[in-house]
Amino acid sequence: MKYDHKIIEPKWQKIWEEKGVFEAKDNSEKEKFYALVEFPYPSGAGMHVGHIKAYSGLEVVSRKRRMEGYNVLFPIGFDAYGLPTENYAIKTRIHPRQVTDTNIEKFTSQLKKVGFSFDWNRVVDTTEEDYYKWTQWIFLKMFEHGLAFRDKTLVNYCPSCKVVLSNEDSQGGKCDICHSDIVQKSKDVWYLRITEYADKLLEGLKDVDYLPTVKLQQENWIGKSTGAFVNFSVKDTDETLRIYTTRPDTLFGVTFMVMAPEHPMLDKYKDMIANFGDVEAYRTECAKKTEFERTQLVKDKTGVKLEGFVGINPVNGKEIPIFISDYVMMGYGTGAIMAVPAHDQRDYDFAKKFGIDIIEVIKGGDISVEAYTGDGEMVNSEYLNGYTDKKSSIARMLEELEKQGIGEKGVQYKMKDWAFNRQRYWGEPIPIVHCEKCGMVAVPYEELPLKLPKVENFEPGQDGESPLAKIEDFVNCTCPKCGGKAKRETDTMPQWAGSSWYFLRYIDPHNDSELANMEKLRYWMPVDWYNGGMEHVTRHMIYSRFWHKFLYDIGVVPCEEPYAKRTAQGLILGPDGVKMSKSRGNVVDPNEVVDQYGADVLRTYVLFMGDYEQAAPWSENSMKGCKRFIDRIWNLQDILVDGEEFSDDLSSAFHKTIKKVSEDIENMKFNTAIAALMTLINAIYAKGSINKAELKAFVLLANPFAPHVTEEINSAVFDTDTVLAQTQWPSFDESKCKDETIEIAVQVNGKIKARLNVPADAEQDAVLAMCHDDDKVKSAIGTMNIIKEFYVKGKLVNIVVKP
RNA sequence: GCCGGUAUGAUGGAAUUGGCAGACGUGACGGACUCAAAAUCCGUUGGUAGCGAUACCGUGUGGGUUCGAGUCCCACUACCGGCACCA
Repeated sequence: MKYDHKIIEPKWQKIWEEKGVFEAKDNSEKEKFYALVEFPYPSGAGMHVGHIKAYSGLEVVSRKRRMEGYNVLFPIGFDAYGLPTENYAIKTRIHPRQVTDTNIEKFTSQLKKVGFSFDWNRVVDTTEEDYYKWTQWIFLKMFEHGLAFRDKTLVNYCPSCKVVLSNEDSQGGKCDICHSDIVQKSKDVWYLRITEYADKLLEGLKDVDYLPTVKLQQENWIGKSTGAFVNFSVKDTDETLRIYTTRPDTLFGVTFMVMAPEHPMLDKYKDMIANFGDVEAYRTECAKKTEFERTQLVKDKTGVKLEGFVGINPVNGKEIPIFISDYVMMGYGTGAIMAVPAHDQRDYDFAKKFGIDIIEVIKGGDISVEAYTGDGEMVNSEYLNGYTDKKSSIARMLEELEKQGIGEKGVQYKMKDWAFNRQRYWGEPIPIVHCEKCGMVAVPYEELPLKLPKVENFEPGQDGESPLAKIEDFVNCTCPKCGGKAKRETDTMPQWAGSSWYFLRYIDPHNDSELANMEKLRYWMPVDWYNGGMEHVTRHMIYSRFWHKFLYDIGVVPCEEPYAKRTAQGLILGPDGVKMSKSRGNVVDPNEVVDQYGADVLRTYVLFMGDYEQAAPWSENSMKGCKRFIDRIWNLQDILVDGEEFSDDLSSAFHKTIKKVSEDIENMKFNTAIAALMTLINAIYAKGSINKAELKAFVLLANPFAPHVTEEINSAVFDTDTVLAQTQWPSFDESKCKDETIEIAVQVNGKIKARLNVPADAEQDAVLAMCHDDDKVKSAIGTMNIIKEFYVKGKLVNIVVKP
């Protein structure tokens, strides 16, 4: 009988659902295992084979864990707020709520067709009122603790989307969504003070099991640097101009200083600055430059020298000219720097252009050509002269700075506060009221959720105002504090908000009195294994770690770090070897694959196509190999014989395969696990028969990869009501994995001359004796003298000879 | 520019971490079954030379360490990803 996936796959999906096989139990004596995959954004295009690969990894692990006796939580949900849905709504006039519901329905049916073992009772949708109620609740807690604040600053503004974007969403000066050029605009925006958690976020990385590259990317993103703050005085004032530097050892080489054009001190002393008109002209020029232009002009330094505003080097009392230039930014350090052209290339370029002195304080380079940033002997530096390494001269200088009270050790982070608002409709309303008398007032907790009002027109206002600003019923309200007239905040939260805590809601998805019950959190948290894409390793992961650490600090969650382990899958490329995209037309639809080949084939193929963590191109031909594999599993029934134990000639192969598959799944080496199953099935067909004990072991091993076909064989052959998913994972006996005799290679001077069968535990002398007896080895050695002999047990012999 | 990653047959990829390179899959070639095709099954398949046993070459390039290197070290090249005037 031929295997018909169209009948058998839906049949088992239904049985699993009816039996509740994959439901996680909250009150269980069993050990828990929480496997988390990044929940999808339900786009109109439907799912992508990339989603299937992303979920299949932990799907296999979860199925194995259940068979190993764990209480497994493997949930799924939808990160449904966001621009694509909103833009689609604007275009089609269909309400985003309806668009979202339709898309979620589509995704759900697709996921179910693949037979994923998600717990469907715990689905969360970030756009549902009883979910975003708690997103707003967390925001208010942050507001209460001073971590959510408003500030007027230059923002990245996309004139096309009419939205303010975070730095993260506007990299390279391009809008993340529509890829048009970003301009700088002054605006009142919401921030979350993530910088206050910078050190905790960095420290926390020490205790978690993340892929090394994931840790590294997060470290780079946080960007901690250590150095010193130094106070330069300004001539003829009581003012100190504070700078940050990582190279306090070069203080004697300072020949000028640079302030960011927006530095507030400039306005304070505008009467002192003789050429303030030039300053203002330069500022205007800078504001016009987009970030893209700035990065293009890295080498071409511009600036204005301040006339009458002069610094004094605190270590030697020298007068130092001060410039403004846009290569110094207000957002990092103090917005002002000391410039040491001899030992910093940017300062060097600037000094060359403006004809400023260059004083060498570290020997070793040629400062007539370029800045020298390496180590060397200190010169022209008074008490530092003669020091030869950076570390000790920095230590010596810090000591001096602190003694004289002119500076101190300091730490800086590249990470900036998180711009936390969008002028868009389809997002969580920010639950704040602006009162003329009381200022910003939090919406009382009992009024949450602050519901997103129904509107007809989702388009943002012309000057980047939220569409909510046009709804008078929503905007006009009374102040919760004084009862007077007030206006609601009309911006909404960015898409990152909902995904920053969703893993907590899965634990207690229907709780309406708290975001999740503490007892349940204690049992389930932390997430044991989180898998997702490399693209979410910095933004999403850092944001959610930040929220979680905050929730820990206010006593809402029981552990400091949300994710104990993090891995990442590689992309599936199109058949042409390029990233799949709608515009290239190389997207593969999982539905079509399931219809034509079946879910088991799709699941097996996405894991077999290559190293799970590496990108690999889609190949329909290669998938045929997996189709054959599934059919060969089905056809094992045709060669079934009786037998309650592994037969002698397959026993070691079975034990070895159980070991290999068990270990490979843990290491995400799914491709070699499947290859081992293929090798085993080839051996079975070569033998011509399989007994019942062997078949049972085989279907169990293959079940996490190909659950439908294996369940069907199990119920047909063993006539049982127990589904494989509730059966014990097979175990292996280490001693039975070994063969009695093994073939070893015999090399002479590193070249293979013969192969010998020797007992697995043979000692060196016995093996060497066999080698010397072998005709091929003898003739290879000939009359030459044996210098040395190596024996690697179970592997090879190498005989080194010389004429 | 800085920080990561990757490079292996026609092809996707294996290789117990220094020990038989090319597992497993695809494709190709040959064969069986078939009136025929598809499907299925069996065999061959890194290159060059040779009827052959065999010999030589072979893991991006060039050096090195070692009895032995895809794996370690040094210097490059190409592609992919992240960050980018971060003081």
